[in-house]
Amino acid sequence: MKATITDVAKEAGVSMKTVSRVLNNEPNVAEKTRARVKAVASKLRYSPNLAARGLATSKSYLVALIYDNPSPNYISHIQRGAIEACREANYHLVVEPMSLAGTKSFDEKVQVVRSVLDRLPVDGVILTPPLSDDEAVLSVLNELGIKCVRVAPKNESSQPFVGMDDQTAAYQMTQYLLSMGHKRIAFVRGHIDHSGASLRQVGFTKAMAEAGVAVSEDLIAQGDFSFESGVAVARRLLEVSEAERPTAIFASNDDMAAGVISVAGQLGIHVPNSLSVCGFDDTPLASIVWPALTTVRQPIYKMGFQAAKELVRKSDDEIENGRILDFDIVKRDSVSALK
Amino acid sequence: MKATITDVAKEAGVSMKTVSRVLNNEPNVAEKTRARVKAVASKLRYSPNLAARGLATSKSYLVALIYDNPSPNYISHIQRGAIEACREANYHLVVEPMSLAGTKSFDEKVQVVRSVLDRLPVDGVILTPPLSDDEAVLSVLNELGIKCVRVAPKNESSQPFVGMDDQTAAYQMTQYLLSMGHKRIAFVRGHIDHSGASLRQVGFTKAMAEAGVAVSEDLIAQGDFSFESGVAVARRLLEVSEAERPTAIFASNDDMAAGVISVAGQLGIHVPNSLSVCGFDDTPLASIVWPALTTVRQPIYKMGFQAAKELVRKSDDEIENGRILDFDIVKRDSVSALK
DNA sequence: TAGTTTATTGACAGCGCTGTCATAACTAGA
DNA sequence: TCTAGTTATGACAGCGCTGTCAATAAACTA
Repeated sequence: MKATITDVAKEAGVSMKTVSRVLNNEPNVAEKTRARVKAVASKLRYSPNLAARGLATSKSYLVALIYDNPSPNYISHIQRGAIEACREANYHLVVEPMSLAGTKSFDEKVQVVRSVLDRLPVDGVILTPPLSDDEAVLSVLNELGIKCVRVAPKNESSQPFVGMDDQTAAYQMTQYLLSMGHKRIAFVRGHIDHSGASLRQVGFTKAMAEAGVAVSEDLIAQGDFSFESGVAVARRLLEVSEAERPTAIFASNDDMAAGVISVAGQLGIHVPNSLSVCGFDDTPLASIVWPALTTVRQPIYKMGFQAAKELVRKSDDEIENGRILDFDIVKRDSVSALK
Repeated sequence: MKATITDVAKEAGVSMKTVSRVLNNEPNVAEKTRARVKAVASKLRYSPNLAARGLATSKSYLVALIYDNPSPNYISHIQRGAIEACREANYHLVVEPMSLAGTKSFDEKVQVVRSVLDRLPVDGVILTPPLSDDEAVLSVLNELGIKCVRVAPKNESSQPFVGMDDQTAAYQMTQYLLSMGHKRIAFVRGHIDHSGASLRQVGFTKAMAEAGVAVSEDLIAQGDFSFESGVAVARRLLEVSEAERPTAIFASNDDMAAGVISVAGQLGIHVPNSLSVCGFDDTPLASIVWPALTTVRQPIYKMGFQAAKELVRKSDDEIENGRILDFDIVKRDSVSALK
């Protein structure tokens, strides 16, 4: 039915090995032969059998994306990026979420990773936060000798990763807020476990300090990245006299920012006229809320792409240990100059 | 390094074949032997090499999820469901989005499917809408002899599928609206290509007809499932005198419903006091907008699960050609009784 | 008890490919 | 022209597993 390498070899009048060489772009094949083999291969619509090749080379041409991240949007972008990179190298992506049914405990995570990787001999693994910093998982991977690239890890040492500069992004966003005349700026922290969450605060604090603006303790609020936590925090922040109220709120992700906007609406506080709000991530939500959210666009797709690219690279040269990608400050309608 | 079947065989004092039999739950192995082999296997942490097994059986233990659907939320649920089913059968899921870079033309789709499947001998394919109804893709799959289950197709004939009863869901939702005293109910249609979009309208129309409530032409609006189209449609529907205005709007998905709510807010029309709104899908958005959206919860996860289950099933018995899963009417805050 | 049937096991080939190494065909230098 | 040095090609084994089929052991018959 499907053409094998033998068919191609016969048809082209060469040995299987020569066909193999051509297919894998190996050197030491006469140009003439190479051309002929290629022609025959495409004529026969030949494509190699991955299983056979895998068995022979003990590679699988598979990359796994292992995640434990509840945000479909995030994962979906990482995924698309990773797949794009895989395709370029004729690899494929298999996805392996953990915690299909509720949060896995420490051991269960390791368990799942083990059982997946025991069975499926992938050539590389992409880890998204918060798994990127999971020492247990990392060490299993290491033990199994599987290459791994981490996405946006907190800890940037010791293993290849791709990420963005959360600190600088928050720094720049804060500067922007300051440039619009805001001084009473509240900051909503994200979930402590999440990579970047604290870096964002560092960036915020740094910009404020450099501008010589004191940050009062009660303008720093703790959220957990959920919409609900944004709502809760906003209640506390906004249900005070107008004089005490912040003129701007920098939420460290879009969901919380949306929560803030929602509360402002309910309290009759006009955004952006009486309150500027900005978020972080540029999720689809950011353009759907009203007013549209000023936020930081993370290079999520690109992170996925680079992570996979790193894994499917043939040569082992130019191993980059870490790669920081660019972000964008997306200015929309939720921030205005202080009057 | 990694244990092979030979290691297990030696250690257990049996032949490779017997080990193989045990591992695959084949009959005709003495219970004693079976137990011993199992013990040894787990002691050695043995797990079969998929490539080798695949080569021998010409199966890949891989299922592909091919999609062309822009909604991360939808895909992510399908995906999780599918993976869950795959795991139970020791299969894995590879994801293959089309149109990585913009919309693919007719031929390009076929092209991508071909090139992916030529290379990767998956055992089955899951197609999500709108691919579920793509005749070209379907016929390629057929030609390649690859099993395929379609998710929520428009055309329920001729191929296995999983789906839900969009018509009845819309019917019930409309009945609910009617039961709350609404009569001037507007309906916002979805994108014509989408499966279910027209069925939802049929359900709506049927319920209205049965209740003996006339549906005026200008209360049927055409959207395309996007938030923006919801906004546009809502403008037209709501910027009229209060007497003409609908008292309820049934948008055929949540994004459009959110658009409607957003416009209502801007026009100072209180939801749900002056206007009831309901959606369809129960996306995360539905619980984030204010007021939270009354909507239909699609069994997306389950559809993914069933689709994959169908594909990884061992026995070829009980082939179900189609499977309709249950939905839920989720009553939240955006609908209230007409005063 | 011998003769059958049936349950249990193993030997061996081969899935489609690539790595190794030997061979053949060149090329260039003396 | 001949030899050494390259380059191009092929023979063959084997990756780890399962299918086939033959061999053996066990469990029945009569």
